[in-house]
Amino acid sequence: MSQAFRLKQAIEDAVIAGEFLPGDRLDEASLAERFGVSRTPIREALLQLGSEGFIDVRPRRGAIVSVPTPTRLFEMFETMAEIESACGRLAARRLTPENDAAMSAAHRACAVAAQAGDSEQYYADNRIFHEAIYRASCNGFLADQALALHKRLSAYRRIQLRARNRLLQSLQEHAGVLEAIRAGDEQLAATRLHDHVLAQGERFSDMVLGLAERQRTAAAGRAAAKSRAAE
Amino acid sequence: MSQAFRLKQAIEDAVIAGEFLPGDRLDEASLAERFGVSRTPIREALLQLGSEGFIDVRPRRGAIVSVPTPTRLFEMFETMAEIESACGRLAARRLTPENDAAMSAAHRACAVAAQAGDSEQYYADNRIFHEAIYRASCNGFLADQALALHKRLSAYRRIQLRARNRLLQSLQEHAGVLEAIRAGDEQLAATRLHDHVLAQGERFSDMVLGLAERQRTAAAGRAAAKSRAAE
DNA sequence: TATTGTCTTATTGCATACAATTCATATATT
DNA sequence: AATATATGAATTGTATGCAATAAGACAATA
Repeated sequence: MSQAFRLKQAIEDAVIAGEFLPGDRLDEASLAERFGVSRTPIREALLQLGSEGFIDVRPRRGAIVSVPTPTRLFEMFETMAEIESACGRLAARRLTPENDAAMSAAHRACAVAAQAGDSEQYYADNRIFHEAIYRASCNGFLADQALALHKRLSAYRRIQLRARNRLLQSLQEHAGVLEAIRAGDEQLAATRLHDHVLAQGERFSDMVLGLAERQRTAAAGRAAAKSRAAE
Repeated sequence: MSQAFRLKQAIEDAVIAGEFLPGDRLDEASLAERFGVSRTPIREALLQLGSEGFIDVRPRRGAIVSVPTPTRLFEMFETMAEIESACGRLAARRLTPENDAAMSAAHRACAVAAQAGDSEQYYADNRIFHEAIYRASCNGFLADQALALHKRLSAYRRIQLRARNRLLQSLQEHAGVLEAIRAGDEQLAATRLHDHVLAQGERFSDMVLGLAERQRTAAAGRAAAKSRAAE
């Protein structure tokens, strides 16, 4: 299991890093060769990632990086918004100096990245900031759940942070969240985090829906039977 | 994977049904013999259940049904409370006649079981009632997450539903929740569900802490080195 | 030209075998 | 007597092989 655990992390990291994009096939033989092991530990790693929702393992049909429908994706962002706002509410209620320091430091790092317009760096620091909020809830289990979902959504978050002024807007929202938490205003912290996350989801949903529309239009030329078989 | 999926369900069901209690060992060979398969699909099922949090698969040390610490357990109930209240809020906002009917029917079934003092039946109907609320959120992903956590906590919920007057109290709380959702009062629905779930968690926590205290006292006689090695 | 059916090929699912590690028991030592 | 060590048994981790299924290619027919 030691090997399988390493592999699970490695594959998960590759997905989060964007090396495998949603829809990409993850066939056991290639991965086995790439990591220099047999198919067995690869299979075990893939099955675990499947249980965590990162990938889709369809019986006898192999594993692919999950491709949620636009609806599902919106549901995931909405759920993320609810969980994050719960974290924010608890953080406002229970804030400790250590957690305050961690969040503030992450926020400053985000500011530097945003001012530099470095979206890759902001992407990384953004995750640290959000994780600091999760931890500040003083509920380790909730924090784990939040982080797991955050990771699952990372592929979609990354894309929409590319727009430069989105970085600065995101940063301002972070500042508002931080202010509310430090003021101990549970309700405000919850609302601001909820909106911050859901705004991302909505923006992304629009984008995906646009993309889906274009794909649909393009696919309209192809056979109806083919498209029916795909689903 | 077909076989492994069956086995995963079967083992999960056995855990939820209480056949395997928290702490019980799940060794691959016995399970393989029991289900008439080789160890491979058993391992695959166990690893998946591990990812879902039902069991603990410690490298090279086998799998056991998870035994959360009292702190962790409280965190899990608190998280459940937050997720359920989110479901309740959304349900109040989006209630459809179909979902209303499903919740009401489940509530009536709970009432019958509670009046009869049948805690096993109540346990089953209670799950249907809560699942109906999850579905009523009109967010399939959130509902899936809620149900997964609900299942994980089932072993602990079952125990504390044994007390007869707890059944009637639980039923009354259900009535209040249902009333708030049907009235479209998001805030009230969220609060009532939060309290309903957290009350369970607190009651259970007290029980577990009492239990842990007794165990700790009993264990005090044993060697300190042994207890150090266990962790 | 489009569609359907068959065949080939590639990939997954499971079983078995072996290697590596942990756990338990027994023995030796202080 | 208690602790430490060593040995053996049991269990897990990985590799390999074979069987079963699905994807793709190709040909035949409408």
